[in-house]
Amino acid sequence: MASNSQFAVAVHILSMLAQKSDEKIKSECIAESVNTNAVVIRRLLCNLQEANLVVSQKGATGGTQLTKRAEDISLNDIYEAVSTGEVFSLHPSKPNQDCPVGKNIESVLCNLQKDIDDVIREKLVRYTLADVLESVENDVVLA
Amino acid sequence: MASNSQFAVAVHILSMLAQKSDEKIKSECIAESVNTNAVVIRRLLCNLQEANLVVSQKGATGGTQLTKRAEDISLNDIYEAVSTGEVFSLHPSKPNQDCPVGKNIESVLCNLQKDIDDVIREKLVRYTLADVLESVENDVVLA
DNA sequence: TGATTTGTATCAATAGTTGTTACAAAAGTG
DNA sequence: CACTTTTGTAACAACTATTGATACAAATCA
Repeated sequence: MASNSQFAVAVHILSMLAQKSDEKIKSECIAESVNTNAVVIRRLLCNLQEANLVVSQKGATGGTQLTKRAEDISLNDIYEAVSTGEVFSLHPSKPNQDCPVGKNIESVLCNLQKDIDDVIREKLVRYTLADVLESVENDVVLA
Repeated sequence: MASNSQFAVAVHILSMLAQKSDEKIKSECIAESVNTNAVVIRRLLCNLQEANLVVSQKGATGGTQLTKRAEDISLNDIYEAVSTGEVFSLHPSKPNQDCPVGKNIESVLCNLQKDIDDVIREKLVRYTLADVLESVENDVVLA
């Protein structure tokens, strides 16, 4: 299914912050690692800040840091901070309510959306940012 | 996350075929229920045909039918027939390989994509088209 | 005061989705 | 053999979302 890369980039950003958790990192520096424009990074950092995962500071010595330990940030926290919709969409037009299938299919599909979202979250809750960083540093599979 | 409605529409289509499994249904009739153009339906029917879930017949008495019983079609079969990507994407540009995080984050995220796809499939395998039709006919939650 | 960095608005480029028209190919009917 | 109907498919327009880029105000520190 079509999707955006915001979750992936957010994990990348936070992994960098976790790696140097005692420093403030600049958006420009993260942008170089992700290979994109610094504004793209700052936009995501705003979302992560709203979710209370990071704090940013303006000014000459500014930058961004985690608000908590990497062990205490789950991938579900990150998913919630940046996710913008469900895995699949319903059709833009309302189905024909005079058709027995059209009349009820929406609610059935809507519940299925929630079911799927739940299993994704259950999976993501099991991993922390610390797990990701460990996998990245040792170049091994997340487990 | 951004996504398309093809899976949802495919489930709608197949529910209609399952409901009248002894008849050939025309794309125009399905389009009226979904509330869209018949070509949109036919495009999806082509995918479903490639996946061997339905057969279509041209001509004056043409239309489309299921190839198997609704009990023998899982939602994962439908998902496979129409899905076009992962739940989240990686960033379009390759990360900076000189950065310790950038160098390995892709493979970690790629494995995570597969993990998530797996849990979705595990969920979808548990439901059949017959389950969906039953939920639709009784207007109850899929269980 | 000046330099630096975040936060945010705005716009362009691109890509994907959906809807629409058009028409060839297939299949049945008189 | 025409004629009608329906699928299959191409082509294109409209719309939306994503990403990248420029610009600049606000904040912060030296």
